[in-house]
Amino acid sequence: MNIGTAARQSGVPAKTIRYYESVGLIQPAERSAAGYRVYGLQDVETLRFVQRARSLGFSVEEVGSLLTLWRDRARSSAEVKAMARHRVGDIDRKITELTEMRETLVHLMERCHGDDRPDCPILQGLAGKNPESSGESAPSTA
Amino acid sequence: MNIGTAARQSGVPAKTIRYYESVGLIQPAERSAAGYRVYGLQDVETLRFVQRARSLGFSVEEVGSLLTLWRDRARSSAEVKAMARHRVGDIDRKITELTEMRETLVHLMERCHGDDRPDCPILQGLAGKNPESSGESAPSTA
DNA sequence: GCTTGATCTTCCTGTTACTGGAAGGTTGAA
DNA sequence: TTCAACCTTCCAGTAACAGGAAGATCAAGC
Repeated sequence: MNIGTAARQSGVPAKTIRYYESVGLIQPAERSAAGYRVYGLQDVETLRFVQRARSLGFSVEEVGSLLTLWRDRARSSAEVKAMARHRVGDIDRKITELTEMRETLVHLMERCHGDDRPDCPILQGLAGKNPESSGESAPSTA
Repeated sequence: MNIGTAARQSGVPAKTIRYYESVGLIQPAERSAAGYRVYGLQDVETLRFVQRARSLGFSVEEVGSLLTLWRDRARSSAEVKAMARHRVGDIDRKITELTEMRETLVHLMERCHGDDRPDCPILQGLAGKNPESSGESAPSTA
């Protein structure tokens, strides 16, 4: 099958497939007489694997390692589990960070009446002032 | 003060300050006779504002809007609140996505004994197989 | 007056993981 | 034959900087 079909069947855009090939994540595809890339069912499976791993947030480089492990019938599952654990750690850190951002924003928003009055505790908060105090002392426009 | 001092006082790296200037987020700084950028306390305040807004996940472009609103003494707080609300929506979507990733990974990890046996439900899951079934059917190394 | 080290300047490249588009060849069907 | 729908390569752009090279400047010490 051609790249378009492989793309549809794997869920990975053709452009992305070429990109993955160019950076060495997947093996270069066979070529037809006219130079078209030709894919088999096996390749589609690999692309799906890549797609799922990427959707779980593994970097392209990590997916490369996972692919190697996948193809290595003698590997230990410990390595894979360690990578997954690492990934979960990353995710947890990101969630924590986002949750903190969210809380700060919500806290500022609660104090902002959000009408056409110019007084705005959100901007005051960003300016580093205590939002309870008066005046936002914006810098001169210069 | 020079850029290094402004960087220390605002928490924004000198390199980043120059970058912000180059993309028009902040006004070009005054220059000394020798061509050095010169900053005042006001500039440091602005940089701190930018820094806080960035740390809450606002894009550089959004920070530009916030700066404009900050300097506009006649603006309505509704606009600012709308931006904050938008930001919270983004954050919520990201947290949801990350939480789903996390759950999938943890689910796969629970089934993986993580020792030196090659059997690995995580890889099976990425391959799209039901991890309960046997065999991971990795593609041929070709 | 000279050297030295810290700072500053601009400019260019690299990062991550693609996406869009241009220019041109191939294929299959009406 | 002709046309659309493919495919090819190559180049540029995205976000938000970070690293580093080459060279000017500044302040201090001798």
